[in-house]
Order: sequence, then C-alpha cells, then structure tokens
Amino acid sequence: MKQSETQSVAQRIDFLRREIDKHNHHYYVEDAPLISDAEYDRLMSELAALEEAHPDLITPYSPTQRVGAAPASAFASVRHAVLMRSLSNAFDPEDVAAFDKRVTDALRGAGLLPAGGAVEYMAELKFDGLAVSLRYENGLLVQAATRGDGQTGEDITANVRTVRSVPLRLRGDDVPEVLEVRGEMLMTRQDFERLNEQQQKRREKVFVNPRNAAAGSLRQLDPRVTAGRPLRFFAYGWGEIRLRRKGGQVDLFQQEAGDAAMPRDTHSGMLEWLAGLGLPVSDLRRSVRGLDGLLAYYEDIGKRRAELPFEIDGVVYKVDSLAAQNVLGYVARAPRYAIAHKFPAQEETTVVLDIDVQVGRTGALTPVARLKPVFVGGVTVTNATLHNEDEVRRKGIYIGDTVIVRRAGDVIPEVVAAIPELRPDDARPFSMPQSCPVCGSAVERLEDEAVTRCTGGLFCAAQRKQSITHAAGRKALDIEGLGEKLVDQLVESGRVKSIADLFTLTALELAAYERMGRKSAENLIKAIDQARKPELARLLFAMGIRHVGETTARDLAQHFGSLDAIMDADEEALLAVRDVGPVVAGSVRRFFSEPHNREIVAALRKAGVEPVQESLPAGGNLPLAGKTLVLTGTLPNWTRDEATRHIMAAGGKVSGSVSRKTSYVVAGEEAGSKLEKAHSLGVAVLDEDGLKALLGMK
DNA sequence: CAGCCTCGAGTTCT
DNA sequence: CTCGAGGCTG
Repeated sequence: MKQSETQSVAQRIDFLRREIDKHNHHYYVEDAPLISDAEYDRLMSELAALEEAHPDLITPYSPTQRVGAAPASAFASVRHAVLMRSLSNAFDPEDVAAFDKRVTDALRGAGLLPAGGAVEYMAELKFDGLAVSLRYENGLLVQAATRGDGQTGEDITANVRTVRSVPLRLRGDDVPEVLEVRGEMLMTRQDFERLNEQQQKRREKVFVNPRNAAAGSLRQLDPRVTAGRPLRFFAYGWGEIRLRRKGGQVDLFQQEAGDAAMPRDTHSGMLEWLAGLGLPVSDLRRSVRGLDGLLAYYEDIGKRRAELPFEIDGVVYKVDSLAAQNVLGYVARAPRYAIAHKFPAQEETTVVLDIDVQVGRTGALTPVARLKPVFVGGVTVTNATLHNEDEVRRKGIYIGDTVIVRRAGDVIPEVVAAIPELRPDDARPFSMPQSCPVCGSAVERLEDEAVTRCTGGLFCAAQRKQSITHAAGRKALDIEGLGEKLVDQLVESGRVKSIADLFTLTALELAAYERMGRKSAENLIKAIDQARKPELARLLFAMGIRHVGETTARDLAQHFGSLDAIMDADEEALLAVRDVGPVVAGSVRRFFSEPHNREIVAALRKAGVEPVQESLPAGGNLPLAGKTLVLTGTLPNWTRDEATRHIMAAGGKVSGSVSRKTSYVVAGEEAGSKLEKAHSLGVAVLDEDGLKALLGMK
C-alpha cells in the first residue's frame, strides 16, 4: 500500500472518530442529536470497516472500542487519589436552617461575608444511583472506579467505557493533564422498565428498581453485558486536577476544593468547566441565595420529582465559592460546606408480620400483608395488598420475610419484592384458605382467573356488608353518614340484609346503635330519604351486578330507559347495547333471573324508591363532542368529579387511562405516570386553565 | 386472532 | 393507581 493512501485512510479514520464523538456528545450529553440514528450508524459502520481493514490503526479510544476487554474474573481494587467523601444529611427545614446558620456564622467570622449578607449556594439534584470516579489523563479516560469505602474502590473501567454518555476523550484543546471526575451512574425509569421487560422475556433476573439495575449492570464481570445496559452518567464534582500551561508544563496540582488556582473559583463555575470538557452535567442545578433560596429549590424539585426521567433521593446544597469551601473544611468524612437534603424515602424495607385474607363485595379473597409499621413516602404504612395468590408466589413472599415496600408517584403502598437472603428459619409460605375466612363457605378459583372467590354469596356477612357500603357510596346512591362501622352493626344485628332494608330504617331505631346520637340518626334518615329518587344509572350501579360498573350502568340506563325494561331484557336485547358482550349480558341476565334479586327490587319500590331518568346533555355545538380526556393529579380549583361533570356537560368523555386515542390529558399537581405516558405518546397536555379555555369558560 | 382500548374491582391513609 | 379481563377493530 502506498504511503499517501495509508495517510488518507488514517485521516478518514480520525475524522470519523471525531465526528462520532461529537454526535455522541450531542445525543447523550446535550440531549439534542444533530443527525438521525441511521446516519450515525452509517458513520459507525464505515469506521468499523476501515478499522477492520487496518487493524494497526485501532486505538483503545476509538468509539468502536467501547467494549474492549474480555470478561474479568474479579475487580481489581483502586486507591482514590483524593478521598471520595460522603455528605451529611438534612431531613427537614430545621436541619437546613442549622446548616445555613453554621455556614453563615463561619464565613462572617472569616470575613468572607458582610454582616447581613446571605450565602451564595449551588443547589443540585441528589441522584439515586452509584457514585463513581473517572480518571482522565491528557484527556483520555484511563480509569473508572466505584466509591467503595471512599479510600479504595473497585476498578470498573471496562464497564464504564461502554457507557455512551461518558466521553472516552475530553473535548477541546486545553485538556488538563489529570482530571478525576466524580459523578453518578444511573438508569432512567424508562430504560429500567424496558430492560426489565427484556430480562423477563429472556427469563433472566428482573431488577427491583433503577438503582439496583444500575448497580447490577456496573458489577458485571463481562463488559459486553454492561454494554447492553442503558446506563447514564452525570458529573457533580472532582478529585485530583492537574492543569498544564501552554507548552505542556504542569502548572498546578489540586487536591482539595478551594486551593488558590483552580480553573474556576466557584462550584458552579467548575461544573460549567466540566461541561465544557464534554462531561454531562445536569442542567437542573441552580445558583441560589440564603436559606430561602435553598428551601425554594427543594420545593421546586420536589414538585417536579415525579416527572424527572430518573430517580433522585433529595437535593444537595454546596457553598458556591471555592475559597469559602476551603475555609469551612471538613468534619470527619463529610465536608462542612455541603449537605444533602433528603426527600422522604419512597422505598423502605420492613417485615411481613402476617398475611391476612379479606373478602370483597364480589367475594374476592384478597391477601393483605400486615407490615411492621414503616415510614415511607411521608406516611406510615402498615398494610399493603398482595392482590392474589399468584402475585404472592411471583414475588416469593413468605410470612416473616423482610420485604421492600414502595410508595411511588401514587398513593397506594406496594410490596415490591422479598429479600430471600434475610428470610428467618421460621418463615412460612402463604397459601389461600380452602374456605371463606368470614362465612366458612367453600372457595373456588375458576380456571384462567387470578382471583379466588367465596361461594357464599349474600349469605356471607363480608359480602353483605361490602355490597351495602358500595350501594351507599358517592357514585351510587350517595347516602352520607352511612359509614363502614354502622353498616357492620346493622348487618351483624340482622336488621339490614339488603339495600332495600335501608329504606325502612327509622331514626328512633338507629339511635339505639353505638356511636349514633339522635341528631346523626335524623341526618342519616334525611340522607336515605334523598336517595329515594336516584338516577336510574346510579341505582343500577348500586345493585352491584358483576361487570356492571359506573360506565356500563350509564350505558344500560340510557339504552333501556327504565328498570323494568332492563329486568325483562333477554340476552339478545342486552347485546345490542354498545360495549356489552356475552359476559356482561349473561351477568345482567343472571342477576335479574335470581328471584332473590327481583324481591329486592320489589322491596325497594315498596319503600318508595323509584329511579328517575337522567337528562341527556343538550345537543347543539358542544365544544368537547367526540373528545376523550384523561384527568391526572390534583387540579387547583376543581375536584376530579367537578372537572368530570364539566367535561361531560360539554359532550366529552372522561377515561381512566391514556392511549393514542386520548384527545387531551388534564394534569394537575403531582401528576403521575399518566402524564409520563401522555408525553411518550405525544398526547396534548392541559392544565386547569387550558381545560377551562376549551370549555369556553375563560 | 392479536393487539389495543376501556372498564371494573380492590386498595391505603389522613 | 394498577391489574386483570371484556369487547372491539384491523
């Protein structure tokens, strides 16, 4: 091969590497790709082909060489040139106030802060991932290590090289001779879920949370496995830094923050400097002033926590001036110039004391974990549903196990997984009882169904109680004052056997029950009396027919117009209703062919209960006709029901789940997964004002 | 027949 | 809110 040709191949290879590095940076660090994935792939394959033809030109810093090393048998240990410290924690505003006061006093004492002046801080996210240290020499990534005990960590260079947001080469001409970057490895929630789906398909280990997934991925002995894991990196600090003067001479050697001649003189400036070298730095960092600034940042991030693509467990405050940091120094292993302000944990471990079985309105037996009380997500959790038998098995939960409990974006606590390593010898597996724990009737579990049911029907006190509570509910007959406790008494005394019996109660009679004064008894009778003219749809829903919920009840009421018509409808007539198939039709048919249920209807009528037909929304040009909306989070002024009423009055439909067919998602405060889904499907998102505007109310 | 879209049912804590 | 399951659509 001729000299000039080799020369031009080398030039082309070099050009391709620089191009690919650039596009990597825009894609993974700036989050703003300049070219399509296909174009990127073309560059990569051209480079790979050239390198294959000219193996002598391959260097370890080529983008094709991210997966280089062969599987290792163990991780070597690495001594950090500069200690990797931990942070002290603040759990409430008082802790933060104490921190700010300590800092303010110390800096005033040192003459670095005028009297009355507030401290400048840099506030940033506290990522819930793994702390790592990256060492660059002359701009090239030479080593990556876990935090370990802060002094010594494990060498995970081969794995970290596969992470695309970690540059193998720093950008720019003026790279330091040595730079140790400190930061966090993590996985986004979306990537975590995708990975788990994949793992499940391959019948491999499913991870409990993004943090564990990130940790597990970095601890792979085979870097090829790590390469398939979608890890991200964010830089937030540094260890050793050696800059060079023009001409290549080393200018300074930095170990501790605040030494005289760092590349920048503030923490925020340092992070910008790191970003300038091509390292990913979160753009949710802010410069703030004084205690108020710190707490405002905490609040702001807390609100946005659910919509962040990755998990955080708090925020971190650092005194911004490096000179001030230096004055403040360190206590034990933690700097005095910084503190982590933690959010209430969203995940905790606790112990399953027992697994009880509850019986629902339809007879469904639900296992419920009784937990050792644990504070998670801002509340103390003592119970958590385990849904059904299969779920308990799938999660491998034994009574006595230590388990991970989560209270994620939503409200309802969930047992995520058991930790089998902590299982005591006397732990015992859970099994569904053979008979109903309330009435003793046999239980059955139909093939292809996940739930086990009590066959006792209304003979079962649990089912009687639950069906009456259901009928009194806000979306059914809306009888205020008929709570669970009172229903328990009424059913246990035998006075109330069905919803019809409610309408024969007298105030005098009621006053005899526990915790029922004369006044509240009279109020309840008034509430019951108001329920004598229910909308047909509400009455139908109140009856608790299997497979007939709020929506189906409304559809049936609208289609048939009267209770008699529905009671007498045959299967064929029922199937003509939209969204009613054989299962629902059969269920309605069976319910009303049951003499017992027809008796209840007769008794209701005798007690003066007569359904009224609801009025349909007026025609004309309704602004939301044909639109489907989904509500999530808490709106500033309207309750969920109020918003629903307004939307329905405008001809719109309100649905519970977001799909491509959703016209708008109306998001309020603390919106959860539905908002995320709306973003990922590209569905338009409104706030309350936006909704009002659509309704023509603004 | 598969895949999508909804609905129903059960649940926690203050 | 989430899961399971019913019903409809391509």
